[in-house]
Amino acid sequence: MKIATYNVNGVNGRLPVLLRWLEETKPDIVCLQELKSPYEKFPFNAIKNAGYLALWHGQKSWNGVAILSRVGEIHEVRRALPGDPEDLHSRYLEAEVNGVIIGCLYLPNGNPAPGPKFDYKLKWFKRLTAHARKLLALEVPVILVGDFNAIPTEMDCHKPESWVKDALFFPETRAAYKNLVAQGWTDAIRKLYPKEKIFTFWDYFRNAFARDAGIRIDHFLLSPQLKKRLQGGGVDKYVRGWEKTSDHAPVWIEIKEPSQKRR
DNA sequence: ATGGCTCCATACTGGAGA
Repeated sequence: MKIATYNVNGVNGRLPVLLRWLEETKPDIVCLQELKSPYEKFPFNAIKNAGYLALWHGQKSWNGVAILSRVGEIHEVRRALPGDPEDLHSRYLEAEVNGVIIGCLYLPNGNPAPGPKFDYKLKWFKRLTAHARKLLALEVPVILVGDFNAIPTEMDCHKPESWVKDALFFPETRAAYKNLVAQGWTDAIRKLYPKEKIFTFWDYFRNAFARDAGIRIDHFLLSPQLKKRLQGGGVDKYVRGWEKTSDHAPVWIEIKEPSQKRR
């Protein structure tokens, strides 16, 4: 089963790119972030015609997350991260699909840092970490996936010194990510490529993609039940080179079907 | 150090992104 994540940076403005990528790569489950669309303007019909069921959590202008599936029903678990009823940003959507709990997330950017936006980011990270601990305690297959807006280590950016004043690379952000993973999650892409520079985002500015001046901020965290089922993964980097493309590229992993029980 | 680009809203400009 192929599971992908893609920060589309506007699901309607990106629709031709999204549909072409779905058609060419046929992922089984897709997590989308930054829909930038209210609930009623999500392009449900186009996605349905491409062969996918969809569950989405929209918001006018900003944020927004969705889960698509062509391998059966999407059973919604929750559409907000617990811990702050005042937080109305559409940044989290959790559902069970084909025996796996998928937590699709769009973690706050946090710039400029320090400041209130960075405080919000750290609070959100804390809430995610608390919820993640509860998910692990279920002892079932879980994936936390999406745009974490966190550069885990120096290996995950083209030029670390140009990110030191950025909320994505602040010591607190790196510590929060490390702390979350240390609960028992597996960073799937880093596990598959322990020593390579892998990027998932390239700035629209400064000719960043042509220079391969990227960062790795879109992640898959696997619960222990899925660690052994991880078979492969990668970044569909070429999509970042298409016309009218997102500043992120799609990222995907391949998960083996669970071993059959004998009777 | 700054700005560069692209999205959205309902605008002829500004906020946000990373």
